[in-house]
Amino acid sequence: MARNDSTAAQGADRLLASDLAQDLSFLVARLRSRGSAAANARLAPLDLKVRSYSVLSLACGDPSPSQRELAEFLWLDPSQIVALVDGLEGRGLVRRETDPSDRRSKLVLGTARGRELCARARVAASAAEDDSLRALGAGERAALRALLARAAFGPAD
Amino acid sequence: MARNDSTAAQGADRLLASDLAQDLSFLVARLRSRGSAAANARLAPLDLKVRSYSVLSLACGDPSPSQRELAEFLWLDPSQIVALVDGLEGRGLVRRETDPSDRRSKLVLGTARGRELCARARVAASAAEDDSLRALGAGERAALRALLARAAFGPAD
DNA sequence: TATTGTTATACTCTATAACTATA
DNA sequence: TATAGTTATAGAGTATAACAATA
Repeated sequence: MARNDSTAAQGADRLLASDLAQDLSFLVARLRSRGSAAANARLAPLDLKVRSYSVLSLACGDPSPSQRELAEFLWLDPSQIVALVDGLEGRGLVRRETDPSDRRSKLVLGTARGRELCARARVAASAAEDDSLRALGAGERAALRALLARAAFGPAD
Repeated sequence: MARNDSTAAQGADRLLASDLAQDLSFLVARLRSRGSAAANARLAPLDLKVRSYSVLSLACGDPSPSQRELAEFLWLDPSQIVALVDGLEGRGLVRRETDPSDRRSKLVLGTARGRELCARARVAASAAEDDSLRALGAGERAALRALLARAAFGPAD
C-alpha cells in the first residue's frame, strides 16, 4: 500500500498543533496529494490521469491552445507536453494542427472522440472534488476557488 | 530551463477562460508547483528541500513524532520517511530514539544543530510564501489558510 | 538570432512488495 | 496475527541540454 488508507489514519492528530500545520505551502501540498490521488482514482476507468486530463480538457476548449501555451498554463516543461500530446494523439483523442499564421507552432485540438471522453472525465473530476473536499460546504468551496485562482495566476516572484 | 521563467510568461492568458481554470484540483496543483519551486529555491542554500524541511520541522517540534506519525501526517509512504530521516540523521540534524513504551516505534528528535537550522529554514519558508502569494493580502492569506487547513485535514472519501 | 517543437538523458519522486523485530 | 521500520526495485514525474524547422 502506498501512503495511508483512510481506515488507518488516526494516530497523528497530535501533530496538528505543530507549526508546520499552519504553513500555507505545506497545506497546499497536502491537499494536492489527496486531491490528485482522488482524481487519479476517478479518472483511471477512463485511462486518464490528472495531467493527461488537463491537456485533453484544454484541447477540447474553445480557444485551441498551442503546445507552448499548454506548457505555460499547466506549469510544465514543453518537452513534457510533447509526451502527453503524443499519448492522447495515439488514442485518437486530440490532433495536432500547424498554426497557419506561425508554422513553428502547433495547435492541439480535441477530436469528436476526445470531446466525448472529456465530457465524461469532467464528471469524474467533479466527483473527485467532492471526495477530497467533503469538509467544505458549497460557499466555502467557492471562496476557496476564488482565492486559489488569484494566488495561482497572480504575480509570482 | 525547466518550465517557464517569469519573464517569458505572457502568452497563455486567453486560456484563463477555460473550464479548467475554474477546477479546484487544477488550481491547487498549479499553486503547489509554484509554491514548492519558490520554497526549494529559498531552502537550497540550507541544503534542504520542502520534504526534508517538513520532516525537520516536525522533528524539532514539541511532541516528537514517530516515523509512523510522520508518514501519516506528511501523506508519504513509511519507506520514504526512512530515506528522509536517514539524510537528516547523517547530517546530524535529527536523531532516532526508540520509544520506551513500544520498542518497535522510533521517535525522531531534532538535535541542537537541527533546531538551529530549522529556525533559519522557517525564515526561508516564510519568504517563499511571500514569493508565491504576492497576489494576496494578509487577510486573504489568513482566510486561505483556514480553508486549506480544514480541507487538507478534513474527512477524505 | 530567437522561438516552437522534438528527442534524449538523467535525476527525483512515488508506488509496491518483501523482510525483521517487536507486540 | 498485526504493526513499525527497513530494504529493494520499478515506474511516474521532473529537469536539462541539444537539435531541426521556422520566424
